[in-house]
Amino acid sequence: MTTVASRPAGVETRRAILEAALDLFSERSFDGASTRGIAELAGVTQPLLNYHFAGKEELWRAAVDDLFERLRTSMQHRLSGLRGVDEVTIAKLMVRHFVEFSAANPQLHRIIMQESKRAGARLDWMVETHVRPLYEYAVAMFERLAARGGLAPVAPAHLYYLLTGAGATVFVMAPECQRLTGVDPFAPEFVAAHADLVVDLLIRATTKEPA
Amino acid sequence: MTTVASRPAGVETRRAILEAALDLFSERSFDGASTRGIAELAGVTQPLLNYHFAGKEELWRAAVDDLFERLRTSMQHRLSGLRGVDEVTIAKLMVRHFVEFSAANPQLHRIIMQESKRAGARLDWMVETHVRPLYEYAVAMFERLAARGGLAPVAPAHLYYLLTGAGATVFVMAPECQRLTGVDPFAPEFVAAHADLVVDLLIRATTKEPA
DNA sequence: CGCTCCGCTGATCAAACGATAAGGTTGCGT
DNA sequence: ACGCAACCTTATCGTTTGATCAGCGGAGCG
Repeated sequence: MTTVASRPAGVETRRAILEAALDLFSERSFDGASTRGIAELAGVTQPLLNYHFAGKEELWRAAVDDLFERLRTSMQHRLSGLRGVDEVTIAKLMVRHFVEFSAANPQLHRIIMQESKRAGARLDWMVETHVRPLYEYAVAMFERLAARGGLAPVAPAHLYYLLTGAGATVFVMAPECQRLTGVDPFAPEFVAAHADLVVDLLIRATTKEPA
Repeated sequence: MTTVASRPAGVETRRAILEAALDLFSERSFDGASTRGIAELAGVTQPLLNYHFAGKEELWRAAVDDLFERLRTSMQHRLSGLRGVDEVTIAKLMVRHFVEFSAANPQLHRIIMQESKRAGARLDWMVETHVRPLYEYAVAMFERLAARGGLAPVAPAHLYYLLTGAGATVFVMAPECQRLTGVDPFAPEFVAAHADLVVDLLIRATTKEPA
């Protein structure tokens, strides 16, 4: 009666649908991605989406949940390996890991940027459910860094959007970068170099400027 | 015979349509913005869009043309007032002006980011017509800065997306910033402070790092 | 064996989409 | 004053959208 172990079938098609939804939602936006397109990409029929999820909006939420969950566990797993390391090094490595995650999962910031352009129910839900915890973690990190070498009189909002903007934009706009510069931003060396730059940026921005 | 001066009527409704198209395209993306919505926002009927423009795609192009033209003239006008100023100061002031423009016209980077997520005809057109000149101007600026104090071994693609990402993301995501931090990124003090940060970022990124 | 859910499909709906066709009004040129 | 464009509207086209419904097959339990 209590469905302890659900039938093994269906759970993997559900994942396929989520995967397809993530890809299409992220690169075509909520309105631009059709449920038929998602179904086709997932290799199922369109009404099946309404069987597994209550509707397009809830499918979107499930996909976003999944994506942020990946980020959360990835960050947490990285952090768990850094017990005892000093705070500045932790901050550097976490920012670096964040940039690498943004390169490996460009859908994250594609969806965030898409929804953040417009006030509405989806943005409200996303901010309160997923973005705010991330933001507060970042703010705490900024404060620890500032308390270190001299106080940086920079509001956290500046640093947060400076950091995420600088770190994620190349990967969000990867097709343009490819076409414009001929460089593939997903190449491992590019990701590493970019992460270095962003880490430097953060450290310098939270350090007393040279006169 | 040669339509020297077109009838004064119609030209201002055309502008109203372009204005509405810019707002809706930028915050809802190409697919998410309906021609009916644009028409309603412009205060006209929907078939009028097809009278003034050949179709939705061409309306989008006209709106994007208009937006980039604003950027171009704004940057050029700023530059024209800086004859004789040294290169580093020019670079600083131009970057600052770019950030201020991005705050005053968030539609620009909203549309750029939207289209840059996905390869396609619209992205190709936009890159070749509008983005590449901007990119090449930025690259030339990077090279002048690097030739100045020590060589910065950073590929231009890194700097370009670092700069645009850091400078424009807050304004692109203004609704989220407002909701998340309570700060209005369009407030003049915020824009000024953000521009300062981005300018510092650029100068430091193109200067030899301290060991 | 037979019953019953779970997973899934084909058919179809109303609404919204971009686009076109046809007609009306205005005002300048002659 | 007449005509002819320019400008704009109403009506409507075919397509695509998200969503619903009825039903099929197969696995598991009785």
